[in-house]
Amino acid sequence: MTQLETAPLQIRRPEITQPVTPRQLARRDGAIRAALELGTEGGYDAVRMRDVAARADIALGTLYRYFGSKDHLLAAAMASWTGDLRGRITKRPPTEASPVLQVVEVLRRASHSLERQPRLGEALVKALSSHDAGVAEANGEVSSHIRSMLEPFLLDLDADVREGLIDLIGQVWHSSLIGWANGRFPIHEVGVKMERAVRLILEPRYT
Amino acid sequence: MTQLETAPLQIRRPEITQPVTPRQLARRDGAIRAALELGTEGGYDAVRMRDVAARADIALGTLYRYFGSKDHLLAAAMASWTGDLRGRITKRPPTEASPVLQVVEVLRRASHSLERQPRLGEALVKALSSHDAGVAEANGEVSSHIRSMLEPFLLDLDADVREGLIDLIGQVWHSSLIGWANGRFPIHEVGVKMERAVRLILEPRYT
DNA sequence: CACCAATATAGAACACGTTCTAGTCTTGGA
DNA sequence: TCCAAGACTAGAACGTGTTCTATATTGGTG
Repeated sequence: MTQLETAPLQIRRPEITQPVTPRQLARRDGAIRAALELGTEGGYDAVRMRDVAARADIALGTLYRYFGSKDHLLAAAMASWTGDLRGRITKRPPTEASPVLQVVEVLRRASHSLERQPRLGEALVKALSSHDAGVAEANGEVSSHIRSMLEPFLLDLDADVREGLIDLIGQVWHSSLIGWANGRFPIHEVGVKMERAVRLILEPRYT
Repeated sequence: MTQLETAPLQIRRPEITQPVTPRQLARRDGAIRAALELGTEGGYDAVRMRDVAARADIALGTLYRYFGSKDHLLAAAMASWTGDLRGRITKRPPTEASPVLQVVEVLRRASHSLERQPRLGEALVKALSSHDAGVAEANGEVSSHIRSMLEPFLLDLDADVREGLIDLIGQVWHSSLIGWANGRFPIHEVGVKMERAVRLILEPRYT
């Protein structure tokens, strides 16, 4: 049995529509806003798709037209969150002296931000570890935000090494967040773990 | 409103029963075996609790008596898997010369093992990142297995540093597996990523 | 304007994890 | 040997993510 003649060569993504008109943008944004509100109030479980749709005043089907899954919706929210964070870091950069401490400060501020809205943080992080095309895309965005937050402080390292180290730090951060979101340890420990990890990773390079 | 007088001081875990009699052990093992079979065949989604119960010839309620959730069941299977792996590593230790390469070899063999049963690996890894008391317990087991696989090769490092480094490597491994399980990159890249990470982490300590 | 294709809506329907119910079977101790 | 406590069973029931259906609305094009 060979390929059907009519099968298109491109990957099928039949569903997700890209918002174009102002009303479409408003619908999409409304959905994200509703998800953020519900997540802030009650975490992952409280973000019920039916409720998101109701609060955003759109139909459930419409919600699924813009976001292929609940996790896609939350991941989109997460990407927007890291975008904001990056903006804040750029606008008011770390004040510490050494690269190691600057990186630590960035990560501390990130953790601190999550700490202020723990229910939301839990919801967003949970969504990030999910098998879903939309989530993968958002994950890429998040990685790129992390990269651009840390890169400026490690410019004196060889480019390849820097790339690898930042990747590494991103992975450790990801794993720590998952540990926290799944109740393995308190948010406070994320900061501690990250500082310890960054020191282990970076200090040998700066002696 | 204060604590109820009748509230016991201990944490309540009303459900999970510990298997004692041989028949109970057989039921529990049968459930794990069924989960492994279904997972091997069709991955996470194919492990349906109804099907596990049917294949293990127990009632759905009984399944839930031993495992609080689907993820708990799969995490228990994962712990047993890392236990086996540890046994194999102990029995036939790495042949490489330097600590760095020995650690890399251990991780390569782990990835390789997952690679031979990708559907199962996906199921197990997915379960590990789940918010569930039973899963947390299994996670601890997995961490301890990793620790005891790597520790012997890093004995000449300061104990605290060694502890931190192993923790770090475990986190990176976890994050890489999640990336793979969620389709972010192919299994082959897990090995590559881990080798790169281990070199970045350990080589500065061995120069 | 008139029309068509895409999009939106309300709501039913479905799948699967999880919980509940009512009755039966095991087990360990008096 | 018998009984009470608790484990087991079959199956119904429930909640929520996701999909489907039938109808209405929208927005660009002749």
